[in-house]
Amino acid sequence: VAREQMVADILAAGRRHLATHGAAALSLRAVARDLGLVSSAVYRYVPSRDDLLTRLLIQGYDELGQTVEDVAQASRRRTPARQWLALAQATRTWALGEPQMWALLYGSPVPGYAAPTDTIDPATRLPRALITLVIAHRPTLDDQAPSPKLQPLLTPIRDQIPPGALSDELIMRALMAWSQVIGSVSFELFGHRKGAVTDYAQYFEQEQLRLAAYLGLG
Amino acid sequence: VAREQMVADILAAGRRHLATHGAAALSLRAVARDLGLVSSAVYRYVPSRDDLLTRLLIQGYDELGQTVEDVAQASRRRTPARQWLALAQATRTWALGEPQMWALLYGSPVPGYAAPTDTIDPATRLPRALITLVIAHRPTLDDQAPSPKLQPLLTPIRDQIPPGALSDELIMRALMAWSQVIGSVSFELFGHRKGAVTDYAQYFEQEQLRLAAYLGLG
DNA sequence: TGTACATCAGTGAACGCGCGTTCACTGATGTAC
DNA sequence: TGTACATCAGTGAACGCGCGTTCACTGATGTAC
Repeated sequence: VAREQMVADILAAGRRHLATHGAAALSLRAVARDLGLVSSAVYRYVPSRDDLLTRLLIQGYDELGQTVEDVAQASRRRTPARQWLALAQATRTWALGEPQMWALLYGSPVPGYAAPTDTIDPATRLPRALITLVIAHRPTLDDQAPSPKLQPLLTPIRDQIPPGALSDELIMRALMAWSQVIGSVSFELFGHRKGAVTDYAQYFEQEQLRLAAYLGLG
Repeated sequence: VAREQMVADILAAGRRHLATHGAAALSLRAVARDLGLVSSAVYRYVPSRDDLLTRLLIQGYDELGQTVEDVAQASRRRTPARQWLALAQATRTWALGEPQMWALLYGSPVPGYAAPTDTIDPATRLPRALITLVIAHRPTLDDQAPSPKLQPLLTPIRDQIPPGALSDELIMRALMAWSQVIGSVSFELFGHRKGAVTDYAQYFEQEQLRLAAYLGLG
């Protein structure tokens, strides 16, 4: 109905505002202004500013997740290393296109806002896609001495993948790779790679190829 | 003189406010209130809010840099891998003690604020300490085919270290390790490691030991 | 088909709060003769 | 030693702006008989 359209319009306006002015500047009043409404009218459709933020957060995680899943599907005939690179590059490209949304998802927490549990599920789509790729190729590492310290450490994540699908060493490396992808994109986006390399995209490619090798996706 | 003491007090109050309420909530009025001053009085000592932010930013980078440099000095008799671990852990520990400052340094940029060039120099102390460690041990990697793509890519950073001190492959890996350290700390601090591992400190240790090995500091 | 009523989108004013920055000023301190 | 003056820390009011949220309301639309 028209009601749903209106909610969608509010989300879109919020999204626009987020993209141009950042999460901290996202306000219900601004959204209302964008839509030509009086500020109180928005409360017919959205219970609070925090709720709007949550919806946008979920939207962001879902979009990024969907993007990466699509790329995983599209690149499935390539070599494992190229597949990894494709996923990583899809992440980076999405982030460059939506820097403020990226900052909302992976940057500093918004002060006074705690993300509710509804956001957890969409947030797992990206790491799930990454680990699925690793599982699909079941790389065999020269696991010299499997560190006994890993065993208890990785219990939570091990419970989320098929039993025996990956060695502890590989799970560990996959976790490292996951946070490396996110960390590297943030590092570039937040301006910390300035003056270090000549070409961000090429650096990222080199980095991710090495990461793929480290994961045994050679 | 008393003037300098006052400036120091203002910085300290700003620091306190940053630590408890975050960078976005840092305001000159709040600082003035903390010091029992009227808001306009602060302008005797600090030209603007952005200037205060810049000073805090520099203070943060310097503190973190100093901490890591001190640890580098103190751990210089250990094995290379243990030295790396010490630096990484010092970074993480500092971040856990100053989460809001960390967020200011390495999280999302503050909206409407662009860090001036004065912050660049203090910001390089941490990466400088890391790369100094790598140089000190001049690891030899089994550099199979030195990628010709790296050569032009790494020019800016290569110009900042002694000529010939490190192979391109090692410079590349050092860059990766640098952003991995920052990224991993942020990842944990911003809540993305929830539900993945049982013990953050142990995970970090395992991760950094692998990173040291990857740098040939094994 | 026509009337009575309920629903509900949107209004406008208000509450109480925050911010950065400017400006004319008071009044104490310290310096120069 | 005592007076005249300059310096400058701190005041208080103001400008103009933003925000989230509540509440009594208008008025159009749609439904039920």
